[in-house]
This record gives sequence, structure tokens and C-alpha cells, in this order.
Amino acid sequence: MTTTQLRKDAARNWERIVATARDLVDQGTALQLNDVARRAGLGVATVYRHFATPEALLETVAAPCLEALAAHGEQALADTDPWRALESFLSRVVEAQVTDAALPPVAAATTDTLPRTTELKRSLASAGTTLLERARDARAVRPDLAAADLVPLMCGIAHAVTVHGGTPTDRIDTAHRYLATLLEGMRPTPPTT
Amino acid sequence: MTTTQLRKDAARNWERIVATARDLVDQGTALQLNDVARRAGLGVATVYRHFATPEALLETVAAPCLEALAAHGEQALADTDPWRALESFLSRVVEAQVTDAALPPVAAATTDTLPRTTELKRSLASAGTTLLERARDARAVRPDLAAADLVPLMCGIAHAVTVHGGTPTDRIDTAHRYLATLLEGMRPTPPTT
Amino acid sequence: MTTTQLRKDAARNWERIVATARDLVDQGTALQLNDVARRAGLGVATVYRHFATPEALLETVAAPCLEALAAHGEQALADTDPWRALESFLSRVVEAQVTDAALPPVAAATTDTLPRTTELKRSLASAGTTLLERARDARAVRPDLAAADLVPLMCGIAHAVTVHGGTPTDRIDTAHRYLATLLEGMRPTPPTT
Amino acid sequence: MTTTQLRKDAARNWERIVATARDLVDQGTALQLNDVARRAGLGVATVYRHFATPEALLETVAAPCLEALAAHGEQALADTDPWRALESFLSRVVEAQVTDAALPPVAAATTDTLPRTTELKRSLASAGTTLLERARDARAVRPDLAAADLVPLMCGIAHAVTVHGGTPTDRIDTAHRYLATLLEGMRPTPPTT
DNA sequence: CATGAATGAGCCTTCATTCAT
DNA sequence: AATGAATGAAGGCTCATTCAT
Repeated sequence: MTTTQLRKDAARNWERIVATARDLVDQGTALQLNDVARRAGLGVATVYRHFATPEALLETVAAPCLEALAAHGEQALADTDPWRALESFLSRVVEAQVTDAALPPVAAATTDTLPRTTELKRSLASAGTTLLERARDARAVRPDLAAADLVPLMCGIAHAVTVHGGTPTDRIDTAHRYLATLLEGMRPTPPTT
Repeated sequence: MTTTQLRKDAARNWERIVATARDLVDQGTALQLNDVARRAGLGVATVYRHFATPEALLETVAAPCLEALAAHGEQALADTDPWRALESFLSRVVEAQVTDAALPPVAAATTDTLPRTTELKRSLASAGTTLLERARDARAVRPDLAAADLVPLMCGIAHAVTVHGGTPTDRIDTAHRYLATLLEGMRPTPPTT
Repeated sequence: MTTTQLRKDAARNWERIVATARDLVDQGTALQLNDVARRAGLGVATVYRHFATPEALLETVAAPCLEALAAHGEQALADTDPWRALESFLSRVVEAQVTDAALPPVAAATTDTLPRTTELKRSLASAGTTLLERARDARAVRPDLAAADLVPLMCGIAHAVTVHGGTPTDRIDTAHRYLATLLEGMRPTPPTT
Repeated sequence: MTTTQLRKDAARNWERIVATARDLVDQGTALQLNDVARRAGLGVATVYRHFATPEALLETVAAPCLEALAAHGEQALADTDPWRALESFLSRVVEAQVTDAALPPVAAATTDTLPRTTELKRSLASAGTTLLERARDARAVRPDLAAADLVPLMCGIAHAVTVHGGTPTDRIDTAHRYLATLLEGMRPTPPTT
């Protein structure tokens, strides 16, 4: 059971708020609770009751995507090829970051508002860590790359893509190119005979 | 003679404004012209006269650093080793980005406020392009890396460093590590015999 | 029911704002929303919520008077003497203009802010038009006088009175004198035998 | 000798300022000394030296037109037909008011900034008074019309024309129509036999 | 005399948040 | 629980006028 049981109407309002916020995020508009309330056709206080701050709402909007990534992380662990597993996982993460405007700020934030967000980010980080360690054990990545570097690097790539600009489709391509380059750099340097 | 000659007192105020803004930037505070005016002990309109927008002021604050980078770019061109030249240049750029808080927003912006900024950014981009092309011609970098990717990637690394966090010193180390990894990925893939 | 039902406290604030604005108008002070808020002892945003612009507030202040004039216009239509009806109507209009400082700017404006204002002005104009046409049909006024001239001429007289100056009482007298002169000029020229 | 003798360069600046102000007035822009200075390519203080306030400048801009009107007043006095003289004079005055945007505010002001303006307005008023008295003596106008009403009424007509709107050409026509109507009303009421 | 930089009061407007209904 | 009116601090910007150069 993820959320506390809400009364039926409260649940409907919650949905409306999140849906409205999602639209705004997709439009690239910054979340303002007042604004969300108006667009959702609800009172301001109703929105505040559900989400104390814009960050809380943003994290809620981002949650499904984070969950999907976490799930993918689990699946990746099942892959027998450690390198391919890591590559696939990071690929998904970067794609998500350049596709869903709700992710970058949530991913880059050092402190979260909702416990659920912390939990999800931890889960993701943990999957990344495991995948990285496995790959390292298999001599598939350089030993000097720490687990704590994974998230920052993914955020960095996402940011690089944003600076590069282009259409949404371009952006996915660029993300893959940048990730590919970085991954190449993460492989161990072959012993120079 | 780069700038129009200012009256002595006006020049003093200009300096004060820029110095105040520099302090704020170093503190990580967003520039607000009213705020700058108050801290500089000047009238608001004085600040507005010198800098029409916060962006103009920020670009002015960033300018010396951009100039230093541009100068370094020129020097790097003199290096006979194309790879080392590129590496050294990018290293400086990334260091600057993580050291000087004025740079990231200016570097990431697609449109500039001051012509001088555009000029400097163009000069930097041009140095980067030349260095990259030389390295490519020397088979020192992969052929699929475009000049247009250089700036985004440097911004990406700077952002990754920020997300990673740490003390200023840590940040420089991290920046070098990340850059090293990326550079490794930029080298051409050795022919698999 | 003309206006949307307001909450009791909101209604009280609305009244306060309009009353404050009315005082300012009577003093000849230009309406400034911040000023109104301060004098009414309310937050700025409260005033902005009720009246988006000074014009909207001014029109609201002017509305009761416009309504009274419109009502008088209706009554005047009942008068069987077309000339007397027109005279009486215009007399009231001019009196109102020199008595209530809220009217001249609203009357002279080519575009209104509130739909209600447009409606009232239209109603007044329509009454004037009907009265003028009737009088023309009865050969009581010159045929070359258009309905579109009525409002400008009344504004003109009001302005003339303002330029002339004097105490409020003087002003009403002056207004009547000027209107009388103009009305005399509006009668048809008797056939020069 | 109208003005104090100015140094040649000062005189040139004076001319520039007035010419710039005239352009602004013709465009319908409110006079702002700072703005005038910038457009005239002069320092602000230079403009302030010549004209202490926007009103002073506006009156200076209006002066030639007032002089022309005063001159016409003198000529009108030569006309042997008192009614025609008055009519011609008022016609010119109203035309000027609707043609030159500098006049209405100057004419409507109760207190002047420049002595010269007061002098000119007095001269005009005096011409009007004489013409009115002559016409009254000749039983060409109603006896209850005071000399002090002439200026206000002309301002009123000008204002009515403004409210009516239309192209510059329309405005002149409208002005004549309105004046004609008013003049008709100024004639003595024929004894009702 | 001319200049134009400096001033700072003052206006407008927005927004996150609270609280009475 | 829901509502949305009220708040007022905070920020942005302009402009008439002064004064040092």
C-alpha cells in the first residue's frame, strides 16, 4: 500500500492536481501551487493540503517515472552480461531525464521533500551501484569510477543535451551519443604492451 | 581601447557595481539589481544605467574569466601536440566553470545580452573547433564528435560536478576525473585485430 | 441579479475600496491602486483582486451615476414634448458631468474596461439618439445634428465649465448657461421670409 | 525685442530643443525634459537651463501659434461687420486648438509658467472681449454672454472634437460644425411677436 | 555654459501562504 | 475536507531633478 487511503473525492482531487501539474511540467512551466489550483479548478488550500510545496508536487509528478526506472534497474540485474546491463540501465536513465522535464530537478536535488522520493532515488542508486560493481568485478569498467559518480554523470549528460538543444527527437539521439562517448571512456584502458 | 571612456566617478561606480556583483555571485546569490545597488551604496537607477538587466551584469562579471579562457585557447593552438592542446584547453574550461559561478549560466545561455559576450563565446568556440579539428586530423579523436558538442559537454561536466557536490577543492578534482573519463571516450576506438 | 454573489467579507472590502476611491475622486486625486489599498486599510493584492486596473475602479465608481442617468433617459422618453424631453435629458447629463469627477474621463474614453460600463454608455447613447431623432422628426432641432455629436458636445460643455472654474454651485449654473446657449443653436433656423 | 540676446551656440541649442519638443507634441507624446534632451542630442541640464519645466517648454512651443492668433485678433478688429469679425476670430481659434496639440493644455491652464504666455493669452482674451462687446452693442449676440465665457467655450469645442475623434481633416470639419452650432446659439433670440 | 551620471522616491505588480467561511 | 479571499513583503522599473566635472 503506497498511499494512505483517501476519501473518494479527495482522491479525485489529488489526481486532478497531479495531472494538471504534469501538463505544466510538460509545457516547461514552473510549478506554482496557486496556478495549479486555478487550472485544476480547485481551491488553493486544497492543493496546499495535498502538497505542501511545489517541490512535493514535482516529486509526485516525477514518481511514476522514477518507479519505472527502478523497475528497469531490477530487470537489468537479471542480465548475465554485466556491461550490457549497466549500459542498458544508464541508457534508460538518460533517456528518461531528457524526455521528462520533471526528472532533472528531482535527480539533481540533494535533499528531497517526500520520503517516497528518497526511497526511489535510493533504490535507483542502489541498482546503479550493484550494476557498476558487477561490471567492475568483470573488468568491464575502470576501477576508479565510484558509484557516487553515476547519478552526477547522468545529470551532466542530461544537462549537456539541454544546452545542445534541438527537437525532442534530436535530444534523445544526442543523449545516446553523449552517453556512448562517456561509456567508452568508462571502459578500462587496455594494457599498453 | 575596448570600452568607451567613462568619467572618473562613473568608472568608480561601475567598478563598485561589478565588484559587488562578483561577491554575490561567489556567494551563490542570484543577482538582483536593486540588491546590488543597496549593497554597493548606490542609487538603483545608477545600477540600471550601467546594466540594463541582471544578465548584462552577470555577463560583465563573467567577462574577465572568459577572456582568460580565450587567451588560453590562443596559446593552446601553439602546442604542437594536437591531443595535448585539446586536453589542456578543455581542462581549463572545465576548471573555470566549476571555479567561477558566473560562468555556467553564461556558457549555457543560447542568447547573450552583451555583444562582448557573444564575441568572447564565439572566440572560445572557434578555438575549441580548431583544436578539435586538428586532433581529429591527427586521428587523436573519434570522427563522430562535432565541434558543436564541445560546449554542451563542458557544461554537462560542470553540472555533474555541481550535482556531485563537495568542497571547492573536491570539485576541481572531480571535474578533472570526469573530464578525463570523457576524454578517454573521445579517443578513436583502436582497431580490434 | 447583476453581480456574482460575493462572500460577506469580500463584499465588505469591495465596498470599502469603492468608497475610498470615491473619496479620492471627489478630492480630484488620480486613482492609484496602492494608494487606495493603503487608505482603505487593505492589502494591495486585495484591491488588485477586485479591480485589475485603476480604470476598472474608476468605472465602478462612476457606475451608479451612469445608471441614474440611464434611468432618467428612460423617463425622458415618456415625455410627450420631444424638445423638452431632449433638453431635460441633456441637462441632467451635463449636471452629472460637472458634479461628479468620475464621469468626464469615463465618458470621454473611447474604450471601456468593464462590460458593464460599455453597456451603460450604450444605453445612454441610445436614449440620446432616440430623443434626438424624435426632436428632429418634430422639427425641433436642426437636421444636420448627428446622434454621434451628442456625447462629444456634452463632454465639451463639461470641459468648458471646468476651464471656466468657480465653486461647485457656480459650475452648475455655468453648465446650464452653456447648455442653454448650445441648445439654442441646435434649434432649426427659422425660414428667413 | 522678445528674448534676451543669447550666445550663438546657446541660441542654436534653444532652437533644437524647441524643434524637438514640437515634433514630440505633434506626435502626441507628453513632453519629458530628459527625453527631449536625448532626442535633441543635448545634455539634460542644458534643456533644464533653457526650460525649467515641461510646461515652460510647452508654452514656448505654443507661443508662435498664440502670436498668430493674437495677430489675427488685431486684424479682426478692423472688420466693419462686428458679427463676421467675431465669427472669423473664433473660427481661427478653434481651428488652431484642434490643429495644434500644444494649444489645448496651454489654453485650459489657469496659471501660466512664462510671462510671455500670460501676455499672449491676455492679448487674445482682450481681442475676444472687444469683438464680443462690439457684437453685443450691435445686437448681434445675446446680452447674457460674458467675455469670460469665450475661452472656456472654445476649449470646450476643442475638447468635444477630440472626443468625437476622426482624422485631422475630419476634426477641422467637426470643429466648424460645432462652432457654427454654438454661434447660432449665441445670436440674440428674435422677439417672439 | 554644457554635460550626463547619480539620485531615490514612488509606482506597479506578483506570489507564497494563511485563515475565515 | 474544501474553498478562495486576503495578505503584504518583495521585486521590478521609471522619471524629474540635482550636481560634480
